[in-house]
Parts: sequence; C-alpha cells; structure tokens
Amino acid sequence: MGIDRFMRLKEPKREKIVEGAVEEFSRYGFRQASLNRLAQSLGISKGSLFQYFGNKEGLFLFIFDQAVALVRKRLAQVKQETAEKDFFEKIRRSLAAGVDFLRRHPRVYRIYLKMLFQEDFPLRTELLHRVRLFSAEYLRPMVLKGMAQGEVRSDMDPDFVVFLLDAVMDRFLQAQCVSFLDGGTGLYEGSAEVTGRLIDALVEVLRNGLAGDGMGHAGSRSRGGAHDDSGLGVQVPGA
Amino acid sequence: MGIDRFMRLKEPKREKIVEGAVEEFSRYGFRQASLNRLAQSLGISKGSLFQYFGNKEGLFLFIFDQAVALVRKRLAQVKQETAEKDFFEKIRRSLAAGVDFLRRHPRVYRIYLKMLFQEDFPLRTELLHRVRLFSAEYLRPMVLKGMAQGEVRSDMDPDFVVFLLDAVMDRFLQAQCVSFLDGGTGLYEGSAEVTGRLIDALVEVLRNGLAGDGMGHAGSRSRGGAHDDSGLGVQVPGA
DNA sequence: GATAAAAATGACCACCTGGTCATTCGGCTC
DNA sequence: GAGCCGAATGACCAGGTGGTCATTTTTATC
Repeated sequence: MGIDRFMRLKEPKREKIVEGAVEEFSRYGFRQASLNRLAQSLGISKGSLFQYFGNKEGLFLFIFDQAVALVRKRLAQVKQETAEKDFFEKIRRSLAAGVDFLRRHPRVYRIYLKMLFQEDFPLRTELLHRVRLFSAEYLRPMVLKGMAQGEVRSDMDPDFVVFLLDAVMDRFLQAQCVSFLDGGTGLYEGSAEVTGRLIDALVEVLRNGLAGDGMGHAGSRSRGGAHDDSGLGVQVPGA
Repeated sequence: MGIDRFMRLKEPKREKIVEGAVEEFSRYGFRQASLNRLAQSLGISKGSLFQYFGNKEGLFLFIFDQAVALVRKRLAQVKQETAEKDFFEKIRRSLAAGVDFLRRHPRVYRIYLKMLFQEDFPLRTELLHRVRLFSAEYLRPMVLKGMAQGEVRSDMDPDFVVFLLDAVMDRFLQAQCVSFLDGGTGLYEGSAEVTGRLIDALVEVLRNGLAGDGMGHAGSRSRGGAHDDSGLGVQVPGA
C-alpha cells in the first residue's frame, strides 16, 4: 500500500517529511494543519503525501506512533537507571529526563498538549489513553513500591498520590513551553541551572508532603536536609 | 456602532445568543467554530451576528470579557469571605469555589482550556495574561501574607510556592473536565462528596509540604490532625 | 393607513480545505 | 536509444469558511 512506498524513500527525504509534519501539527493542531502548506514547505507535491499516508489522519497517526515510541524508550531507560534508588530520587530523575526530552523534542510535546484540549483529533480518546501510560504504567507501581518500603506515607489512596505527582510534574514540564504557566519562577525557557534548582526544590516539597516514616527525616521535617545534594533552589528573603 | 445594537436587543434573545456562542466556542475553539452553524442553531441570520459584533473576533472578545468578569467577581467574593481564615483554609475554600464555578459554567472553563494550548486564538497573549491574574493577584499576596504570619514556610521562593499551588489546584479543576487527567481518583465528573474528600486530602498534603513553624503541627507532621474537620479522603489500605 | 427609520436577512464573494487521478517524469534494463 | 514501470505531479472537485450588502421585513411616529 502507501506506507511502504514512503519507507522506500531515501533516509534524508523521509526524515525531512517527518520533521516537517511534526512542525505543522505542533503549530496548528490536527484540523487546522494544512497539507497544502506542508507540501509546499517540504517542496514536494500534495499528491505524494496522499500516496504515502493515504490521508491526513494516516499522516498524523504515523507521526504520533513515532513520538510515543520515543517517549516509551526514554522512560524505560530512566526506570532501569534508577531501579535501585530512593523513591524521591526516582521522581527527581524522571523530572530531569522529562525536561531533557522536552528540550530535545519541543514540538512533539506541543502536539501532545494540543491533543489534550483540542477535541477534534482523530482517535483522540484511544491515543490519549496510550499516552497516559505515564501514570498508569510508570508512576503507579513506583508509588506502590514506595509505600510498601515505607518511603511514601501509606495512609493515602495511592491513586491520589499518583494524581498529585502527575499534576505537579506535568505542570512543571508545561511551564517550560507555555510562558503563562511559569508564574515568574523562571521555568519558561529557563537555563538548565535554574531548572535544576527548581526540580530540587519541588522534590523537597514533595518529600515533606508525602514521605513515610520509614525514611530518615529526623526533625519536624527535612528542611534543607536529607537527600538534597545540590542546594535547594530557594531564596531566603525575610526570616 | 454594532455592539450597542446588540445591547438594544431584548433580554431573552441577548442571553440566548451569548449562551449559543459560548457553546460554539467551547466545543470548537476559535478557529474551528463556525458562524454559519452558530447562526443556524440560534435561528437567526448570519448577517445579524456581523451587525452586532463586527466579526468573529469581536464576538469572541465579547464572550470572553463576560466570562472574565464572572470569575473576578466570584474570586473577590471568596477572598472577602475567607479574609480572617487560616492560609490553608483559604486554599481549601478557593478550590471549592473553583469546583463550584466549573460545575455552573463548564463551557466557559473549556474555552479557557482550549485557549491555553491552541495558539491561534485572537489576542491570545493578552487574554491569557488577563486570566492568569489568578496567580498574580490572588495567590501571591495570600502566600506572602501566609509567610509573614508563619503559616507558610518562608525559606522558599514565594513565586515557586505560588507556582506549586497553582499547578496542583489548576490540575485539580482540569481533572473534573478532562477524563484523562483524573487518574482513577474519581475526580472526573465525580460526586460532590468525592470531590470534597479529595479537596481535603489535597489540602492536607499541601499543609505537610508547605506549612511554616508558626502553625500548630505538633508531631513530625499533622498526619490526620490539625485543621481537618471533615475526614480526609483517604483509604487505609495496607499498613 | 401612510411614511420613515431601523433591523433582519440570505444570496453572494473570494478563499482555503482534504482528497482525486489522468498525466508526466525519471531511472532502470536490455 | 527504446521501452518500461513505478513514482511524482498539480489541475481539479465538492464543500465549508468569514465576511458583505442590497433587499426585505419589522417597528415606530404621525
């Protein structure tokens, strides 16, 4: 059929088409993306796009599948790398990996954001379920294990803990792309150093809010202590 | 010009038009919204819409201004009602008011969500700045006051605290509208009771993570104690 | 009821969309 | 160079868009 015809293309051209399509969808979402414009910006004819992908939806799904595979791969890598680490260190590393991914593939992330709130994507429901594996497959077991090991307080609904982690981590990533969400913290297109500090500060708050009794937070809480080895990103203004 | 011609309309018709427009924009965003479809569903001619609002953008701005006014009014009300309350009680009440608003005006909230991630809205930048007053005008002074009074730990960047609160509260609201974000917590279109419990659970985690030394959390933290007078929404599964 | 002013209408316009397909092109083999 | 065949092309289609405006309908005044 069509798609193997696309696969028969030579590498540079294939990559160029994928990149161009990612750019188009990330800028305009699905419906508002224009194959006329895409074809023109790629310097190929619109007819070819239809030969390769059948229709607009086919092109989008192809792009989307590639992106999901990319994310899964990276997450699996982090999971493996931090298998032996403390719960909150896992969180820290996951966040750092997220930031890194997003810097490397900003447009891929934007497609995801668009799809989240723009309801006219094709197969939106199914695709989002595929993407939200982040909570289902990644965070949830991590939380359950953390609870079992006493690192995370176990008197709360684990699903709710997952929800909180997901909320705060996702927003942290969004703030890197959407200037209105950074709230003066410097997250939006901030330097790696600033971002690193904020990750540490975030993880510390999470530790205070969620840590279990099994962990070694000595005093009333771990204020500045425990696992923080890079200086938490805090001003000390008044008191 | 046009808009006062709209104002001269009789009340039921005016309201019907506003409601129809909110429905259209909330379903389709700006670009994909169709004035043909809107006119037809309203049972008036397209020409009239242009007489009233000049163009599509004018109609959208009119709708948007009304919505912003609605939100401001409600927030001011909550601020006044909780002026004498504890910091975390303020947060709790604000969240509850947010949930309430969102149930009363679900389509207004959806327009906001669409605009956040769909970049082709007219005047998007300016409008979002106007809307994000939530952090700037509402949360920030609250946090600063909380820090000054020792209710909130003051060794962190206040902007970062605002960011965290904003993130978690916003996501909490989003989860009521977007099924993929609720993560099995039951927030998505959940009952008032479930939502109430989750608000309490959320505030408790925030208290543990952010409370200052001025507050009365006696032990290593306020586990289940302190200000929680409605039973925190927690299962007690294993331990 | 006649007249004038205001408001509602919908046919019409230029433009853009996703999608089609007969035609042309380009690189093989012999 | 001839012949072949898959690949690239872009004119073309039906359908939908925001926007216009001459015309008709409604309303108000006398």
